[in-house]
Amino acid sequence: MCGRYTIAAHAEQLAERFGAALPSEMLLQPRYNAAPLQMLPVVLQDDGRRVALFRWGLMPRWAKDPSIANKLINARAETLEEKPSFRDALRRRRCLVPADGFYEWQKLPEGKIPMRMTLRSGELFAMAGLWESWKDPATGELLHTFTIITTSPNELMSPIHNRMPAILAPEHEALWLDQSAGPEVWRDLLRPCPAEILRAYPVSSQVNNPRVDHPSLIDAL
DNA sequence: CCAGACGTTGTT
DNA sequence: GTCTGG
DNA sequence: CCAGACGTTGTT
DNA sequence: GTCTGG
Repeated sequence: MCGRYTIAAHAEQLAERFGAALPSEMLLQPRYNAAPLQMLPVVLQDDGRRVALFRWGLMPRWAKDPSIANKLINARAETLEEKPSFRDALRRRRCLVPADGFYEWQKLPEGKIPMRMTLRSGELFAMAGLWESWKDPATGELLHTFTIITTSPNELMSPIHNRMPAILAPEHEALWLDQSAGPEVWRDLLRPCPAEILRAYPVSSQVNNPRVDHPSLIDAL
Protein backbone atom coordinates (compact mmCIF):
# COMPACT_ATOMS: atom_id res chain seq x y z
CA MET A 1 0.00 0.00 0.00
CA CYS A 2 0.98 3.57 -0.08
CA GLY A 3 -0.57 5.71 2.64
CA ARG A 4 2.13 8.38 3.12
CA TYR A 5 4.87 9.86 0.98
CA THR A 6 7.23 12.80 0.55
CA ILE A 7 7.39 15.48 -2.10
CA ALA A 8 9.84 18.09 -0.92
CA ALA A 9 11.03 19.33 -4.30
CA HIS A 10 10.57 22.98 -5.18
CA ALA A 11 7.75 23.82 -7.57
CA GLU A 12 10.21 24.77 -10.29
CA GLN A 13 12.13 21.47 -10.01
CA LEU A 14 8.86 19.61 -10.24
CA ALA A 15 7.68 21.51 -13.29
CA GLU A 16 11.03 21.02 -14.99
CA ARG A 17 11.32 17.30 -14.22
CA PHE A 18 7.87 16.54 -15.65
CA GLY A 19 7.78 19.17 -18.39
CA ALA A 20 4.62 20.57 -16.86
CA ALA A 21 3.25 24.11 -16.67
CA LEU A 22 3.04 25.59 -13.20
CA PRO A 23 0.14 27.92 -12.40
CA SER A 24 1.74 31.16 -11.24
CA GLU A 25 -0.41 31.46 -8.15
CA MET A 26 0.36 27.91 -6.98
CA LEU A 27 2.22 27.72 -3.69
CA LEU A 28 3.92 24.38 -3.09
CA GLN A 29 5.27 23.69 0.37
CA PRO A 30 7.90 20.97 0.73
CA ARG A 31 6.11 17.93 2.16
CA TYR A 32 7.81 15.30 4.32
CA ASN A 33 4.58 13.62 5.46
CA ALA A 34 1.99 13.84 2.71
CA ALA A 35 -1.17 12.14 4.01
CA PRO A 36 -4.60 11.21 2.62
CA LEU A 37 -7.22 13.98 2.31
CA GLN A 38 -4.55 16.65 1.84
CA MET A 39 -4.12 18.86 -1.21
CA LEU A 40 -1.06 17.56 -3.07
CA PRO A 41 0.50 18.16 -6.47
CA VAL A 42 -0.31 15.92 -9.45
CA VAL A 43 0.75 16.17 -13.10
CA LEU A 44 -1.96 15.76 -15.67
CA GLN A 45 -2.29 16.28 -19.38
CA ASP A 46 -5.05 18.07 -21.23
CA ASP A 47 -3.86 20.66 -23.77
CA GLY A 48 -0.37 20.33 -22.34
CA ARG A 49 1.06 18.98 -19.13
CA ARG A 50 0.34 20.95 -16.00
CA VAL A 51 0.78 20.70 -12.26
CA ALA A 52 -2.42 20.87 -10.20
CA LEU A 53 -3.23 20.59 -6.50
CA PHE A 54 -5.76 17.81 -5.97
CA ARG A 55 -7.01 16.10 -2.83
CA TRP A 56 -5.69 12.60 -2.06
CA GLY A 57 -8.57 10.11 -1.86
CA LEU A 58 -10.67 9.51 -4.96
CA MET A 59 -14.31 10.55 -5.00
CA PRO A 60 -16.17 8.66 -7.75
CA ARG A 61 -18.48 10.99 -9.69
CA TRP A 62 -21.58 9.26 -8.33
CA ALA A 63 -20.50 9.22 -4.69
CA LYS A 64 -22.69 11.04 -2.19
CA ASP A 65 -20.86 10.26 1.05
CA PRO A 66 -17.62 12.27 1.27
CA SER A 67 -16.03 9.67 3.58
CA ILE A 68 -15.65 7.29 0.60
CA ALA A 69 -12.45 9.18 -0.18
CA ASN A 70 -10.83 7.69 2.94
CA LYS A 71 -11.10 4.25 1.44
CA LEU A 72 -10.03 5.08 -2.08
CA ILE A 73 -6.54 6.41 -1.41
CA ASN A 74 -5.15 3.42 -3.37
CA ALA A 75 -6.31 1.35 -6.33
CA ARG A 76 -5.02 -2.15 -7.02
CA ALA A 77 -3.36 -2.41 -10.44
CA GLU A 78 -4.53 -6.03 -10.75
CA THR A 79 -8.25 -5.21 -10.52
CA LEU A 80 -8.37 -1.60 -11.76
CA GLU A 81 -10.20 -2.40 -14.96
CA GLU A 82 -13.09 -4.18 -13.21
CA LYS A 83 -13.88 -1.61 -10.54
CA PRO A 84 -16.79 0.79 -11.08
CA SER A 85 -15.05 3.36 -8.86
CA PHE A 86 -11.99 3.56 -11.07
CA ARG A 87 -13.11 2.58 -14.56
CA ASP A 88 -14.02 6.04 -15.86
CA ALA A 89 -10.91 7.66 -14.45
CA LEU A 90 -8.77 4.86 -15.83
CA ARG A 91 -9.99 5.54 -19.35
CA ARG A 92 -9.73 9.32 -19.42
CA ARG A 93 -8.10 10.68 -16.27
CA ARG A 94 -4.73 9.11 -15.65
CA CYS A 95 -2.16 11.29 -13.87
CA LEU A 96 1.31 11.26 -12.35
CA VAL A 97 1.76 11.67 -8.61
CA PRO A 98 5.23 13.19 -8.15
CA ALA A 99 7.24 12.02 -5.15
CA ASP A 100 10.78 11.79 -3.87
CA GLY A 101 10.01 9.06 -1.36
CA PHE A 102 7.21 6.94 0.11
CA TYR A 103 6.64 5.33 3.49
CA GLU A 104 5.59 1.81 4.46
CA TRP A 105 5.27 0.42 7.99
CA GLN A 106 7.14 -2.83 8.48
CA LYS A 107 5.64 -5.22 11.02
CA LEU A 108 8.26 -6.67 13.32
CA PRO A 109 7.91 -8.62 16.58
CA GLU A 110 8.86 -5.45 18.47
CA GLY A 111 6.25 -3.35 16.67
CA LYS A 112 5.63 -1.40 13.49
CA ILE A 113 8.62 0.47 12.10
CA PRO A 114 8.17 3.23 9.51
CA MET A 115 10.48 2.78 6.52
CA ARG A 116 11.17 5.35 3.82
CA MET A 117 11.91 4.33 0.26
CA THR A 118 13.61 6.56 -2.30
CA LEU A 119 15.28 6.10 -5.64
CA ARG A 120 18.98 5.32 -5.18
CA SER A 121 19.60 8.21 -7.55
CA GLY A 122 17.71 10.54 -5.21
CA GLU A 123 15.69 11.74 -8.19
CA LEU A 124 12.03 12.64 -8.32
CA PHE A 125 9.76 9.87 -9.59
CA ALA A 126 6.15 9.43 -10.65
CA MET A 127 3.64 7.11 -9.06
CA ALA A 128 0.80 6.12 -11.38
CA GLY A 129 -2.44 7.83 -10.39
CA LEU A 130 -6.04 8.48 -11.42
CA TRP A 131 -8.07 11.61 -10.82
CA GLU A 132 -11.71 12.63 -10.73
CA SER A 133 -13.74 15.79 -10.54
CA TRP A 134 -16.56 15.58 -7.99
CA LYS A 135 -19.42 17.95 -7.34
CA ASP A 136 -20.22 18.25 -3.66
CA PRO A 137 -24.01 17.83 -3.43
CA ALA A 138 -24.07 19.91 -0.24
CA THR A 139 -22.24 22.99 -1.50
CA GLY A 140 -22.21 22.57 -5.28
CA GLU A 141 -18.43 23.04 -5.19
CA LEU A 142 -16.15 21.12 -7.54
CA LEU A 143 -13.52 19.00 -5.80
CA HIS A 144 -10.65 17.39 -7.67
CA THR A 145 -9.35 14.17 -6.14
CA PHE A 146 -6.78 11.47 -6.95
CA THR A 147 -5.72 7.95 -5.99
CA ILE A 148 -2.37 6.14 -6.14
CA ILE A 149 -2.14 2.78 -7.90
CA THR A 150 -0.48 -0.06 -6.01
CA THR A 151 1.15 -3.24 -7.23
CA SER A 152 2.91 -6.29 -5.82
CA PRO A 153 6.22 -5.75 -3.99
CA ASN A 154 9.63 -6.24 -5.57
CA GLU A 155 12.44 -8.11 -3.77
CA LEU A 156 13.44 -5.06 -1.76
CA MET A 157 9.88 -4.35 -0.63
CA SER A 158 8.51 -7.79 0.11
CA PRO A 159 10.18 -8.12 3.56
CA ILE A 160 8.76 -4.69 4.40
CA HIS A 161 5.22 -4.82 3.05
CA ASN A 162 2.99 -6.78 0.70
CA ARG A 163 2.13 -3.81 -1.55
CA MET A 164 3.98 -0.86 -3.05
CA PRO A 165 3.06 2.08 -5.27
CA ALA A 166 3.27 1.59 -9.03
CA ILE A 167 6.33 3.69 -9.91
CA LEU A 168 6.48 4.51 -13.60
CA ALA A 169 9.73 4.25 -15.52
CA PRO A 170 10.47 7.80 -16.76
CA GLU A 171 10.19 6.64 -20.38
CA HIS A 172 6.67 5.35 -19.64
CA GLU A 173 5.30 8.53 -18.09
CA ALA A 174 4.14 9.94 -21.44
CA LEU A 175 2.35 6.69 -22.29
CA TRP A 176 0.51 6.73 -18.98
CA LEU A 177 -0.57 10.35 -19.53
CA ASP A 178 -1.65 9.81 -23.15
CA GLN A 179 -5.42 9.78 -22.65
CA SER A 180 -5.96 8.36 -26.13
CA ALA A 181 -3.90 5.25 -25.30
CA GLY A 182 -5.86 2.06 -24.63
CA PRO A 183 -5.34 -0.62 -21.96
CA GLU A 184 -2.97 -2.61 -24.17
CA VAL A 185 -0.63 0.40 -24.10
CA TRP A 186 -0.53 1.15 -20.37
CA ARG A 187 -1.45 -2.17 -18.73
CA ASP A 188 2.15 -3.37 -18.55
CA LEU A 189 3.46 -0.13 -17.09
CA LEU A 190 2.01 -0.85 -13.65
CA ARG A 191 4.37 -3.65 -12.68
CA PRO A 192 6.68 -3.39 -9.67
CA CYS A 193 9.77 -1.31 -10.42
CA PRO A 194 13.18 -3.06 -10.30
CA ALA A 195 14.43 -3.57 -6.73
CA GLU A 196 17.87 -2.27 -7.75
CA ILE A 197 16.68 1.30 -8.27
CA LEU A 198 15.19 1.59 -4.76
CA ARG A 199 16.71 2.08 -1.34
CA ALA A 200 14.96 1.62 2.01
CA TYR A 201 15.82 2.94 5.48
CA PRO A 202 14.07 3.24 8.84
CA VAL A 203 12.84 6.64 10.02
CA SER A 204 11.45 8.12 13.22
CA SER A 205 7.99 7.05 14.35
CA GLN A 206 7.19 10.77 14.50
CA VAL A 207 6.03 10.20 10.94
CA ASN A 208 3.13 8.17 12.35
CA ASN A 209 1.32 11.36 13.25
CA PRO A 210 -0.04 12.88 10.05
CA ARG A 211 -0.04 16.33 11.66
CA VAL A 212 3.75 16.28 11.97
CA ASP A 213 5.58 17.47 8.85
CA HIS A 214 9.24 18.37 9.28
CA PRO A 215 12.49 17.81 7.33
CA SER A 216 13.86 15.66 10.16
CA LEU A 217 11.24 13.01 9.36
CA ILE A 218 13.39 11.78 6.48
CA ASP A 219 16.58 11.47 8.58
CA ALA A 220 17.86 7.90 8.81
CA LEU A 221 17.60 6.45 12.31
C1' DC B 1 -38.67 -4.25 -11.35
C1' DC B 2 -36.19 -1.70 -7.17
C1' DA B 3 -32.48 -1.62 -3.53
C1' DG B 4 -28.03 -1.30 -2.53
C1' DA B 5 -23.32 -1.43 -3.47
C1' DC B 6 -19.61 0.64 -5.60
C1' DG B 7 -12.80 0.22 -2.17
C1' DT B 8 -8.22 -0.97 0.03
C1' DT B 9 -5.65 -2.80 3.70
C1' DG B 10 -5.01 -6.06 7.06
C1' DT B 11 -6.64 -9.58 9.93
C1' DT B 12 -9.09 -13.81 10.78
C1' DG C 1 -13.91 -2.56 17.27
C1' DT C 2 -14.80 0.73 13.67
C1' DC C 3 -15.09 4.93 11.49
C1' DT C 4 -13.50 9.63 10.41
C1' DG C 5 -10.00 13.05 9.76
C1' DG C 6 -5.44 14.42 8.27
C1' DC D 1 -1.00 5.00 6.40
C1' DC D 2 -1.81 6.36 11.71
C1' DA D 3 -4.32 9.11 15.32
C1' DG D 4 -8.22 10.00 17.58
C1' DA D 5 -12.97 9.85 18.31
C1' DC D 6 -16.76 7.19 19.43
C1' DG D 7 -22.86 10.34 22.99
C1' DT D 8 -26.81 12.96 24.94
C1' DT D 9 -28.86 16.48 27.61
C1' DG D 10 -28.71 20.74 29.43
C1' DT D 11 -26.23 24.64 30.81
C1' DT D 12 -22.66 28.26 30.07
C1' DG E 1 -23.73 6.25 -13.24
C1' DT E 2 -23.90 1.18 -13.54
C1' DC E 3 -23.94 -3.33 -11.96
C1' DT E 4 -25.49 -7.10 -8.84
C1' DG E 5 -28.73 -9.35 -5.92
C1' DG E 6 -33.37 -10.37 -4.64
